[in-house]
Amino acid sequence: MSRPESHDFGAWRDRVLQRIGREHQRPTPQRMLVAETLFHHGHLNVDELHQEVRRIDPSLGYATVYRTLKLLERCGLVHASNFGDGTARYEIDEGGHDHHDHMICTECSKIVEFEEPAIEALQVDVARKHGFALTSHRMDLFGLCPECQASANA
Amino acid sequence: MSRPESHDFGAWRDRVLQRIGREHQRPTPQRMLVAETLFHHGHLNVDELHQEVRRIDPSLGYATVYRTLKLLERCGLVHASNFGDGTARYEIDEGGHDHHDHMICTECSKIVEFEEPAIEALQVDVARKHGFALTSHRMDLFGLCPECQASANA
DNA sequence: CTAGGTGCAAACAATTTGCTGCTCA
DNA sequence: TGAGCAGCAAATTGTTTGCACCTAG
Repeated sequence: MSRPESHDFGAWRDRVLQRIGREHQRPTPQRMLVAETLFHHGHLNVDELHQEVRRIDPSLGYATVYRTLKLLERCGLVHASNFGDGTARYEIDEGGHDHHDHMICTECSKIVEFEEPAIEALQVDVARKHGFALTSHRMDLFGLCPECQASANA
Repeated sequence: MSRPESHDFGAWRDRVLQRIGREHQRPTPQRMLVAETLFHHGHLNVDELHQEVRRIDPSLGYATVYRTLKLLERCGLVHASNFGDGTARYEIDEGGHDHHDHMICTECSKIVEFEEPAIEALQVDVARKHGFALTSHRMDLFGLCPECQASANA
């Protein structure tokens, strides 16, 4: 369980059930398993998610993971990111404006989420300066995490 | 020619020749054509670059474009970016610290480059706050360019 | 000569899709 | 009973690589 306490599993489950129903689709055991597994382990790519899910349902296929993620994405329940390793990594969207950006350790691939309102404000300014109507953004910071800096100095 | 006057084609050519030589590789006509074409049209993906290059040398193969880009990348002459369309897009690295970020129109795919030192400074702050030693970053802003906003309102 | 290059086609890896049988409302 | 699903395998797409021939010091 790599997810902070602040996230509410029950609420997430309810949202998934509700949104999937709204699309006239069914919350099958496979789909719920994929959604719940992603809730508990953020930033997984399809392969990792598939492996994780198989620990509970070994017959669950690769295509089902892909199709479920696309469905969840359509429902606004998850979104994909790219951190430069050539695979799409998914994380859940909870209600409200929970946007955050990422800091990635180039050594151990650890991913830290953060928010910085001051930067967001400046982004809007820059966009306006160029006449753009901003709808979204992506910001990734790459560097060495504290642990990897320590072992680099050893 | 979609590149501002401030960029010096001759200097670029010289840098390419020099760096390729330094790697004990040869500045073949194909390689120079790829490099020069990329200079004149930034943000091309391999397919677009290949098509562009073929207008001058129709026999130039796909693999050569890929291999040349990898060579140029190794030489620090170009770098790849990903703007979410599933293909790698390349742009040239000129000397000095010419880092910039991108603003992408989600309607017409226009790409505008910009620099914002205030944001860069804040990024360093945020990183430090989390104990990260920052080495690089990527920031893309998505929205509607002025032209597409106008046609949306029409 | 011979190291390095080129183009083609085959190989790869991530992702998508066609199909056939299944299941639950 | 039939619309939506699952799993498998085949198909696509972006990218890389093996190979046979070629070319410039």
